[in-house]
Amino acid sequence: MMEMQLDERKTKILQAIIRNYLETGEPVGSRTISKYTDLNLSSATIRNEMADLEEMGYIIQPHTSAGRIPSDKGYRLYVDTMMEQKDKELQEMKEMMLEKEDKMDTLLKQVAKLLAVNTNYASMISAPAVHKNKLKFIQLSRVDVNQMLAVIVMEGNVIRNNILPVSEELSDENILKLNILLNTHLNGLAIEEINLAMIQNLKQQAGIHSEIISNVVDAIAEGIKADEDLEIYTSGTNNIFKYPELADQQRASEIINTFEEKQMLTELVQDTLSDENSTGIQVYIGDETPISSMKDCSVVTATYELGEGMRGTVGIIGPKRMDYDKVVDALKTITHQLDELYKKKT
Amino acid sequence: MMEMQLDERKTKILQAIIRNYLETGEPVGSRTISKYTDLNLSSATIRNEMADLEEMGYIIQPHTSAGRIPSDKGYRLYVDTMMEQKDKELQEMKEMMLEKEDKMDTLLKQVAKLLAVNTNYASMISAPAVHKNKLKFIQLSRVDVNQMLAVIVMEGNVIRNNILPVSEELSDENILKLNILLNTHLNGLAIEEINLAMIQNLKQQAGIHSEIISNVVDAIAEGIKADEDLEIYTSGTNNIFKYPELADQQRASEIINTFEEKQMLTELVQDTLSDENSTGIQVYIGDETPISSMKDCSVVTATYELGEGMRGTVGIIGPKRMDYDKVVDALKTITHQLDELYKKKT
DNA sequence: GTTAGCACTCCAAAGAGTTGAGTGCTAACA
DNA sequence: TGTTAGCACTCAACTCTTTGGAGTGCTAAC
Repeated sequence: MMEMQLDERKTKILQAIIRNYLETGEPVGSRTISKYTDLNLSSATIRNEMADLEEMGYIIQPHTSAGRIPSDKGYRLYVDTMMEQKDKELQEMKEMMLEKEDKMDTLLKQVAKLLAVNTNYASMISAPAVHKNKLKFIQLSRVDVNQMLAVIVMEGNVIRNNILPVSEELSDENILKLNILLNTHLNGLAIEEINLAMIQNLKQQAGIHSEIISNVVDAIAEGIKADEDLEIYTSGTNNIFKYPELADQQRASEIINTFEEKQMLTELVQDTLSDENSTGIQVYIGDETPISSMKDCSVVTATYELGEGMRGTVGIIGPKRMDYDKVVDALKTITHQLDELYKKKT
Repeated sequence: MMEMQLDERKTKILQAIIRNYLETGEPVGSRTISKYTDLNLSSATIRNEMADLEEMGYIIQPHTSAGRIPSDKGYRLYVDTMMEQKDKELQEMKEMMLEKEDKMDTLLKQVAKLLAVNTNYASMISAPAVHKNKLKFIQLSRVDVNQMLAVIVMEGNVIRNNILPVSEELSDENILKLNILLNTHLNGLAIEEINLAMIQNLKQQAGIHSEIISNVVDAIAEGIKADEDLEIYTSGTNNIFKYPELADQQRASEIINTFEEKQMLTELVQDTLSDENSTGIQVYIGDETPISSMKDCSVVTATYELGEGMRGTVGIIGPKRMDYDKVVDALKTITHQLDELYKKKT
């Protein structure tokens, strides 16, 4: 059998098939392509080419007498080689984002929603992981006879509050001392830099109040952990109903569950963050995604950065026939904006 | 026409119909009831009674030759009069709840999930409204050259953080003074009690630093508002797919959207809180619910209390044929537990 | 008051026929 | 040699009809 090449004409036809399928969601027939493109080829010729493309694995025939739909491999080629930048109406995102810059969680919710509304797909965004983030400020105060409040502020103004029970009596003066002790020793340190020796040292200096120190350190550790766990915001879940190939009960239920549980989305976040891609944009098509419930979807993720060490993931989930151009564009805009936002803030 | 009475036999039959429909989800025929109950009546007799029940409006025939399903009025009767307490496996809730009592939001998420898992319906819970809640403690601290952190603690240890920009230089001493000023004047006050005169007074005393006072007051107000807005947690959304009568695309999409947006759920919360019912449990059947997207569902809500003035709403959303006994039971257990939790905490 | 029997209704599932979009193949053409 | 027209074939989707069964209302008998 002769070795087949993906020449320019084949490429054009494949491109046309994918474009058309993205629009309609229906399998694409040869006649359609014959008219749709400016190649001036008859449907018969197209059929021959399509047969080749199918043999090469770029397109699939759902059943004998249906048109063709792109295979994962076809999408992949499209994504890798054919995407072009377009100027979109995504400018509006900029404006909206600048409005809401106060609270981190509100901001992230906003972003998720923005993406969902603009793209008509489902979206998710993870809060920036504070792993490598540095402690900026710690404050203990008494709020009640037997309760202390520990406020922990990190670089980027990520704030954690913890109520600690106290057994001993603590004078105002002692609280002040503890505050000074904690701040002088811990400020400026990354979470990972706080080791056991350091904690022991602190406890020793705190003397009788060493129990408090333990509690504070625990609070720091726990505050971080809670963050890692589940801080993922989603939006536009119900957009999946707009795409019949995802809207059947079985699939929809699984996807929605994944979105609600959020737990599984962390895998996606991990995967994205671990990959040191040049653009920071990842495209998972079908089975490529680390989340099994999304094997009929495509997932596009991007990494955003909020100052050093504060990286999060933002992603869009839709049908395989998603408008990759638009999605990538949207993600680029968003990550860029988040970046800007941080710069402006400091 | 003779006036009809809902005698004991009719009641039993109606009950049997509802019970059966709850189990199967299919319209119930006379023959089924004839065997299902211990009344020893033939299907013909049941038919006669069913005709009566239909005339009275308790049951409905979806079409001529189908069995009967309960009408909203029928459900209503069932809910109002026939519910019995059962000892369920809901004890496990107690244990789980006691595990997680640290952070409010984690707790609420837990509760929502617990309810969803136990009942197989969708659940929601609103964070306790802090309306009438009292300020317990305010703390200003400098975290950066031009940024202050305001921590606001309320009764029940609800905590709000706000980063405030500052233009002026502030010495540590002055910060201390401001803290004392704020705490002496505002602590113990309910949010509503803070009026303009008071604010003016504070500003005057703060002298040159009155701008900070404004910011803090704004922060208090805003912290509350953010709370009112959207602090609703949901779980088990995808349980609705378990009930065919809700699982079609149109309906499911609407319901899921409502759950995701959460905005509309606040209406439900409002409605529940406003009603001063003896038990605190409300049942909305079909159209009775204030949320239009749930007109094919039943919604059961309960009010829980976390100390004085801290009231929230917890609810379960499912098909009309929901197991009301179980749901009411679950809600009672939960609200009771939340109550206990608060007592233990203080 | 209760029940058996019967004619009637209507949905749902299964089957039969039709349509139309699409294909592969072959033969003719430039 | 690449392109095209033509034709027979396939198959999902739709419509129409049939059939079976579950359920009803009514009547007459117990």
